[in-house]
Amino acid sequence: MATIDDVAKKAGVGRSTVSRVLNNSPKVSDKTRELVFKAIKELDYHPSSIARGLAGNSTYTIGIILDNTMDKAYANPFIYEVLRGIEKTIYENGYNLLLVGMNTRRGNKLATELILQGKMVDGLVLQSQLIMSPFFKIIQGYNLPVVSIGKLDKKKEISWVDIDNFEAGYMAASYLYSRGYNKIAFEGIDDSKVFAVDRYRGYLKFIHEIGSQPLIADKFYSDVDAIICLDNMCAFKVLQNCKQLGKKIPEEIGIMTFDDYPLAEYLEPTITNIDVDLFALGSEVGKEILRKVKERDGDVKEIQIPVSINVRESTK
Amino acid sequence: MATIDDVAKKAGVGRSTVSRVLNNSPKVSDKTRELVFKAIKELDYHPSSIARGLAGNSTYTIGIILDNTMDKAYANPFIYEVLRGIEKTIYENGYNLLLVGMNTRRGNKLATELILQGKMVDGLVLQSQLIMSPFFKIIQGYNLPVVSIGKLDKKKEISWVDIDNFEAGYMAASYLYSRGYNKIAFEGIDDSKVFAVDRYRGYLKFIHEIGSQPLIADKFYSDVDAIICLDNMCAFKVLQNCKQLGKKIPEEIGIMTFDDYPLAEYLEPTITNIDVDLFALGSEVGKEILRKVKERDGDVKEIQIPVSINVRESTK
DNA sequence: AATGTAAGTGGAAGCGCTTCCACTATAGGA
DNA sequence: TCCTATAGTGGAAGCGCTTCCACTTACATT
Repeated sequence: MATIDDVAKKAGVGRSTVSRVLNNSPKVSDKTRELVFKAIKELDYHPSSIARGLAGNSTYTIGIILDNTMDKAYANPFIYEVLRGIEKTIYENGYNLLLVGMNTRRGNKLATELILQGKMVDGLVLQSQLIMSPFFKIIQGYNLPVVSIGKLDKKKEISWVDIDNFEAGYMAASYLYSRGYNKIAFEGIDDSKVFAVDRYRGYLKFIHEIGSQPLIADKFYSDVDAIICLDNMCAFKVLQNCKQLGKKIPEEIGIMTFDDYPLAEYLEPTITNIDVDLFALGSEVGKEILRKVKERDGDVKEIQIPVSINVRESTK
Repeated sequence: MATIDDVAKKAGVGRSTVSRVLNNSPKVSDKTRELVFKAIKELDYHPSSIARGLAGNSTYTIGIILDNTMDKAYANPFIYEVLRGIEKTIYENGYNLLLVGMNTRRGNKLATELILQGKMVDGLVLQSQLIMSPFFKIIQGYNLPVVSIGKLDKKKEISWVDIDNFEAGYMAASYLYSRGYNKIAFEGIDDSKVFAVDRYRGYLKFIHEIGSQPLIADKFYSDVDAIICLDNMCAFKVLQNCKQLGKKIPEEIGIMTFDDYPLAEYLEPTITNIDVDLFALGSEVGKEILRKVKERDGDVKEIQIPVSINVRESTK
């Protein structure tokens, strides 16, 4: 295993010069730089992140804390799609990802230790709900760059990235209206979740803009001609109800949901939905944490990922 | 941030004694040990993994390479459920998880570098399909402990952990038979996937044991009274076909599938299935890689996770 | 009393880097 | 011509640990 000294010797330069080349310092002449690169290639040298971490102040590692204790992965696959997006950005920038789970007692302890150790990770990504949890207070003391997956309603001096759920709700309502539906209900309201509240608020805004009142569908869907479902499971139930009631989709009733989950594609009819790009969400999270790590600047960004519409069979 | 020297000073002992305490060396008297522990607690000292990695030979970090380039997380959430199991075991044993994705070109490079750097990870977990990939050859040179998620059909001198898919197939057939079905077909045969082949082989074994011949259902399901579906998407289609054909479930036709995916629970009727415990699979992967890392022994284990049955409405 | 042994301990080297500091050229200005 | 910046470079210290080696005890053996 070649070390930096081997490279230095082979290139006929000093150890610090090699280091400078590795770190893209401008204070190296082109001639020397080439010499060093040649030696690196010949020796197939790879710098040790461990040593770099000890010596300098960067481990090129981002920690990520997942709140996946409770849910089975397929009950809540969304966070993993976000993870994929994060990975991509992180890897492309030459960083590593250290996964810190909360699914054990030790999770908490470990997460804390990572920060206490200071040098283990350069930055931390975590889900918004964890920011409310008690252990997060410990983190705050160590002014480590942090980015939240998911909107923070209270100002917390932390950057966050989320789907633009307000826009999603608005877009769903406005699309249905544009297709000729005008008694549009919203199903599955849930005050406890920020994304749910935002989707509903987006819906509300549009409904008010056209001078209407929000609706909640009754048992027989008799007073509505379209239903926006909070999520896929909700859509699934609404769909089954419609079938039992003998309602024709999309003629008598239009249905929309959010997230282009496989269900939406396999059901009969397939469901029109507002597609939320979780992979893009993850990418932005990655970009933001790297920006904070590299620039070491403190300004807090609130990033919303635009949504798009996926027209299928459940709407006119 | 307290260091080992601070602890040594506070406890009034040498630095190496503190190190011995940290590493559970028996060569420390109880008195001294207590003194050191007290100092550690008072200083809220946490050893730096980075420094330990550089000095010793362990980083207490396991690398995991996910082959998640292509599939959206919800198209294939299974691997993430395995991941949850791995996390749990790894964290409980005081190790960290370094995630290495393949979802970029750099993925390959990085994964290789991790190994080349040698000290970055103590062991490596990867999906069976990656073992066949060209980049795996590079890994082999560095005799790092490796465990495969998923069965390896060819002997590769690598431990693997997988669901007992053969048993799963056998169990499905035998359960249907025990409920009075005797014209049992297998739907969704796929030669290209080890798990699919094993499920089918398990089915075959039972069918032969009762002196029958394997069946493949025709378009109208006229010659069968039960169908074992390779996976949930397959089951979903079979279910829809049955409805169109007006077949009564479970009276006229019994349906079974594998994996207790949410679909199985939400469909009408709900689907009886062989539950494969992917979380347990992950736990075993974690245990096995830690065993190899700690014991540094080379014996190859082949671990099969037992399956269980989940009776729902689609069978008599 | 002299020797041997084992348990316990501290000192120091070294893991592979980064970075500060001191140094040497080289070129430009007086 | 001499002096002074400045770009470029090498040496050495140090990051926080582990581990080897040398050393001191205390006690059992002759």
